[in-house]
Amino acid sequence: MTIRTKPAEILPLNTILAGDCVEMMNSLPEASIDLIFADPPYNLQLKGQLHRPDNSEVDAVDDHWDQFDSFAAYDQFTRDWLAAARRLLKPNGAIWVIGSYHNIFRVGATLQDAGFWILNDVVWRKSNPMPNFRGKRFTNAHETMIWASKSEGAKYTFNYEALKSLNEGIQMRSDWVLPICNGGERLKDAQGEKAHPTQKPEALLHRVLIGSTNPGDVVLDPFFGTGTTGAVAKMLGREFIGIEREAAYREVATARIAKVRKFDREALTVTASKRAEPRVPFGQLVERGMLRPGEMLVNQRGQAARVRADGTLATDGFNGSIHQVGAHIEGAPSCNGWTYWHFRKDGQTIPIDLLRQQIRSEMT
Amino acid sequence: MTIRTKPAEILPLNTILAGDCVEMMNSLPEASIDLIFADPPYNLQLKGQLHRPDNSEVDAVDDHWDQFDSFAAYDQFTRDWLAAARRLLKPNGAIWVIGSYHNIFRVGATLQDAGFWILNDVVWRKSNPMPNFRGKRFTNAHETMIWASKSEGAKYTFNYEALKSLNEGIQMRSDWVLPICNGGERLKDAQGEKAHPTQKPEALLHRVLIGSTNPGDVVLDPFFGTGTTGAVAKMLGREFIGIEREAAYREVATARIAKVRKFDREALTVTASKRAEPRVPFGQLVERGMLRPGEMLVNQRGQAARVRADGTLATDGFNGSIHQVGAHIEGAPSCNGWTYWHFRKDGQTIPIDLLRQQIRSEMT
DNA sequence: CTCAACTCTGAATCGGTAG
DNA sequence: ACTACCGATTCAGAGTTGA
Repeated sequence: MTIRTKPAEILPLNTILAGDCVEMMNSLPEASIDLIFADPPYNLQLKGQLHRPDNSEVDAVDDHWDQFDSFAAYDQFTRDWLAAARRLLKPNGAIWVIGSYHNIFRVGATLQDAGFWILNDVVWRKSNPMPNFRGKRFTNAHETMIWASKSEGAKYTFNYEALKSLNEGIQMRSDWVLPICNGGERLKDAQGEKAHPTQKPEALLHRVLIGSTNPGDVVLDPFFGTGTTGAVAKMLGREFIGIEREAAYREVATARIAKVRKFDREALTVTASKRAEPRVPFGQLVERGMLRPGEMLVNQRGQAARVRADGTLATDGFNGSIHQVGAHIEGAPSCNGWTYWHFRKDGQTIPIDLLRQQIRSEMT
Repeated sequence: MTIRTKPAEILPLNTILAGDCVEMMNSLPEASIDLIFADPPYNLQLKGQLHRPDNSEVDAVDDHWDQFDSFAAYDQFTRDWLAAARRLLKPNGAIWVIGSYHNIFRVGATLQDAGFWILNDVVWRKSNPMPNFRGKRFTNAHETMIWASKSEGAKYTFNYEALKSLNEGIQMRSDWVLPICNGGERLKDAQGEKAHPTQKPEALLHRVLIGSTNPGDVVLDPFFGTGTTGAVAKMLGREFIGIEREAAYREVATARIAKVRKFDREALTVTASKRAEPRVPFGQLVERGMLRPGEMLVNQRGQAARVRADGTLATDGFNGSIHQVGAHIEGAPSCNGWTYWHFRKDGQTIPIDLLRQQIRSEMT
């Protein structure tokens, strides 16, 4: 069922190759791989140390493999491994690369320059990201994946219906909400420390492999780490090849994958999301023009508060959220601002919760 | 709305400049702009709409080799307008650029190469995207924005507390869920056709401007289109400058912005950061007799330190500022002495920060 | 046993001012 | 330029402790 232009028997299926990813890729036969999933170093350029507000120290990614001297050096590294990767892909093969804003723009441009054809960029929205402790930027709550075919016009694999089923019958979007890898899935070393600083969640790979490979396909991961790609590939009945320089990671990955059972139906079942009602911040009503800064809200007794541009309310002598101002007026410990506050329209007095419901209905 | 060929003495505030964005930007004085919001053309190599800065049209062809020519031409275009934009920015100015996977990777890499310093990439997650009709890819449900300062280490504007308020008390994340622009907000021409193919929602600009500008700041949009940036800037009490080459868009934008009412000043007041509060040295509490030399302060666990006349604290074996002594006791890298130390009054234990607030309230 | 309270941690380019 | 030092700053989820 697969087209073999080179002797496939020399493909080292379901093994982890030890060494530099470019050298190892160049040792494999060209046009032999169906899918490449790559999680290259992000080239984070961290300066000092970061502490949480409680003074505990953030365990940052400062590993030697993430150090590059310059953008130029990182670009050269990217060109090299992408060229080797592209040679390995079958004509209808595809690649996924994951990264953050530190590196993903350079990777994306290099992909395009190398002749890959971008099919989608997919955003992994983390449900539980690390906060921004200093309050100087937005919470870095997502990472970006680029999905590209080997070239324009290639007949890449896309299991549209399977993904639609995964998504409760609705077409899969380019933004995926998934938690980061922790809990029992997070691999630990003998000392109980995390075995790898950037282990990816299996759910991410599950979706990638279900969507863009078929059973029996060969999946290569040139930055194998602790082997999430291999573990999920094995579960899903795909063949994998991993490449990893660090012996410690290879050992962890080997033990991990040995424990994986193929076709474990229970493991494949996607837990139906306990979908709570999405949270809608009051500020969104202001941003979206449903309420205007300066407009007055009133409570049941006609007491008023003024809407401000940042989604807070102002009364004489007290500012705060819709809940805080309501509680303050009532002298109560808490208050549900959504039902407490009303706006006037056409002589009517309408609870602002109606506007929230409107937003929620648009979100489904 | 005349074309300026010499640097303007005075910024043409709240006007739309007609012409090529690079030429017009070069006609403005350097280091005069606080924020740039740019929605550049995506890489439209197939549509022949790409122009070089000298106004010549890029002859786009869609065969494989010319893709490379096209990418190169787009990169040149990007380098040119980003260079002009960077020249205009004040040292602590910042830029936002929005794009899709067609162009954003090239734009991001070019930004970095030009010396901009990426602060975040922000994903606009569309609540109502256009579905993928052919079922061959993921629904393209997001666009990417890059937020960057003029250079590394610059003191960019970030209204952390205001954004936190907009998000109901939780720090704002890098993924924003907002609907696309339609309904009454979507501008139509005389024939009832949409006036611009890619009109951005005002909610997006609201969040950008609240978060990264202050009232009175000058915001430049070099690809003004139908003027969403100008409309929201006017609402929020910011000054804008637009640049747009198409007369039809300028007309729509002009009429649109004329109708916008600025919110009143009180409504535009935004939750401020504590960092902006005036600094009160601890010694002032002693000088003013709120605390007396020799008096004991205690932490939560009841450990005590003695106030000295010079505004330092003394414990056995260690003297220093309220912060240093607190950090020393906790063995922590730092400590906020204002919240750490308490004084006793009438049997109660009260944080010394209360005394600071008292002084601050007298300062107004 | 349950449940509430507390602890720990995750790819992070995470100050500002005075002297 | 550089140094010293003030003092502001966190969300979600899993694990652990203790009543």
